[in-house]
Amino acid sequence: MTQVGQPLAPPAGTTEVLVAQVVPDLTGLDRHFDYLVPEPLRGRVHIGTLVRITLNGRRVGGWVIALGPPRPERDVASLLAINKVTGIGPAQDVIDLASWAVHRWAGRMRSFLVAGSPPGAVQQPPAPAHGGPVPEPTDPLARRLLDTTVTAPGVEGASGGVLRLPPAADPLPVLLAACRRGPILVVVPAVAQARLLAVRMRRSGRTVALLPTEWAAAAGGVDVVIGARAAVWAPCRDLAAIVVLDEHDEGLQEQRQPTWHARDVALERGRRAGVPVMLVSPCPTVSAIAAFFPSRLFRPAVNDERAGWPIVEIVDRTRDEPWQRSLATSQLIRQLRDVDRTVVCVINTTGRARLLACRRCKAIQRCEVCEASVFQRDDEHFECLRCATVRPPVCQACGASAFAALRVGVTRLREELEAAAARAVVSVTGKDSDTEPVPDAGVYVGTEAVLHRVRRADTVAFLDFDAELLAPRYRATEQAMTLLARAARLVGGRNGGGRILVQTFVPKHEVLDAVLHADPGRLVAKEIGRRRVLGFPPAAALAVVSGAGADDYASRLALSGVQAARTLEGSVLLRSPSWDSLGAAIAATPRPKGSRLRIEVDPPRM
DNA sequence: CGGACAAGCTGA
DNA sequence: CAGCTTGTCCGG
Repeated sequence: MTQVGQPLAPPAGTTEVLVAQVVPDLTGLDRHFDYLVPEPLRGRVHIGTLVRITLNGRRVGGWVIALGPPRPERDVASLLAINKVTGIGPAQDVIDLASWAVHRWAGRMRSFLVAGSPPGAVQQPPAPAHGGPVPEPTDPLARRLLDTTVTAPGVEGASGGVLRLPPAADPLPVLLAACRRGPILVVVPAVAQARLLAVRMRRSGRTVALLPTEWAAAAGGVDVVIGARAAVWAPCRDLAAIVVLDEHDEGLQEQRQPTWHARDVALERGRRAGVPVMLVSPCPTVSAIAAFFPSRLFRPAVNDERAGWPIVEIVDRTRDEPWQRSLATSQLIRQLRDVDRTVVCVINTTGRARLLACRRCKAIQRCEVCEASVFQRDDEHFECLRCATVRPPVCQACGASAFAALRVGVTRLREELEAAAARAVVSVTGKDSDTEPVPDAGVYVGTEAVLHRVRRADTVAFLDFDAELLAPRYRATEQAMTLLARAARLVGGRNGGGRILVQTFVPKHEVLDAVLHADPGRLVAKEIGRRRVLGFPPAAALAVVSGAGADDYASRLALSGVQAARTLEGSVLLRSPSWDSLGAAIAATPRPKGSRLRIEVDPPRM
């Protein structure tokens, strides 16, 4: 993508030729093209307008990203005209933001423009609709927030900050306090959450546009524009503040390429618009804290924060007879047998088992082809996850057919827990379609998906939390904290009897220390230091280049000061001091002709 | 993206 | 060498 809107001067009189730069709505085509704006369409073609054009003989949609007289070298006679105007699209500020994101995530303009466009054609935004004045907040934290940041005069107040709101606390007072500044944009990790908050904000007298469906109302002007991550690209007339709720949640990051993060887009949008950005989370990420360094962290009084976290019980597995002990510990069984409690058990291993030994000869079961350890599926067959070979469950060393599961999965655990609990246990894994409701039960067992699919619980138990705590990912501790926050939402605060049970071999781990004290800040200081030492974000910028020619491309990037290191998977890890320098280097290094090169900036899982 | 056209593979 | 598949290029 070449530079947007380059030397096009401001539009002149109607007699002048008017040329529009149009980005076609085609995935895989990362360019823009010039088209004439025909006389009859002049009043309706603006920056951001969605139009139909003819490209290479095909009629396609596209966005106008710049308008003006033709550049001197442009042969106007060869230009085609815009065929028709489809409707209004993103405003100039969102288009500029999209250009920034192209750099930041090495993405294509189209994907960001799609995110900023209405789901259907919109001809004209409706008239602005606003509710009456917002009452003074009564909630003590919201009051303080308003005093310290939201309505404080001058640049200081306009800069926003990080708000640590415990899991059981209601974010509504914070949103209403922010509304006192003017129209706000609210981004949450999931649509369902947005829908719920939209209803509650309406009940509180605010006018609300729920994205993506109510894009037009947002463009027209309302008190609150709210939606899931893509809403960060939504129009918001007279934007006065941006609030990102559950800033730690992975739902804020786009899974597909480019993997943009709504938190980072919100920060940039707020900076450009000169409005405060408030990042709200029970456990703000290191990235959030670093964005407001040295300190714009707001938190409730210590007792209020404590009350917003459940009781956490650590089950120290090092004290048990080591290793062969079942995951059904006595503390867990006590919870399971308490019929008054709904218990959710979390284990991140699907199938029956991940590691098996023959009961007779003790041989670890391995793949007959590649020798990797085998996985036992729900149908009891052994499957190699490396080379996909499947064989019946018979020991390859002695022919026996009874096995000890050294690392159990959800399916097998369900049977085991049912026996221990003496009541029905329902298993829930990600595979079960989201539409299919989870049957009512007193005990659930599942992968972390179970935390999203069960509505309420009294106890959440993490049976093998070390798999999260010690995962080989640089964000592992944050992600572990995220799971605890999610569990805390399900069980509620300590005063309501909410309880989290954590089974671990590292009971003194800083994540557990932080959650025991209901003080996530204990984790952040250490984590920032560690990221700095190891060169991980936010102390550095990372990207992964994969596909044919990745090595070549990376070595050319190295010329512009980007460090490159080959990974085990045959891709290349790029490291640069900042996202800006990384983006600049990638932009300055054109990818070879028709290369299938994949560049993942800040990949979500690594 | 998807059409156009070119270069490779097959088969009677 | 027609008839088909597969690959590369290109768009204002």
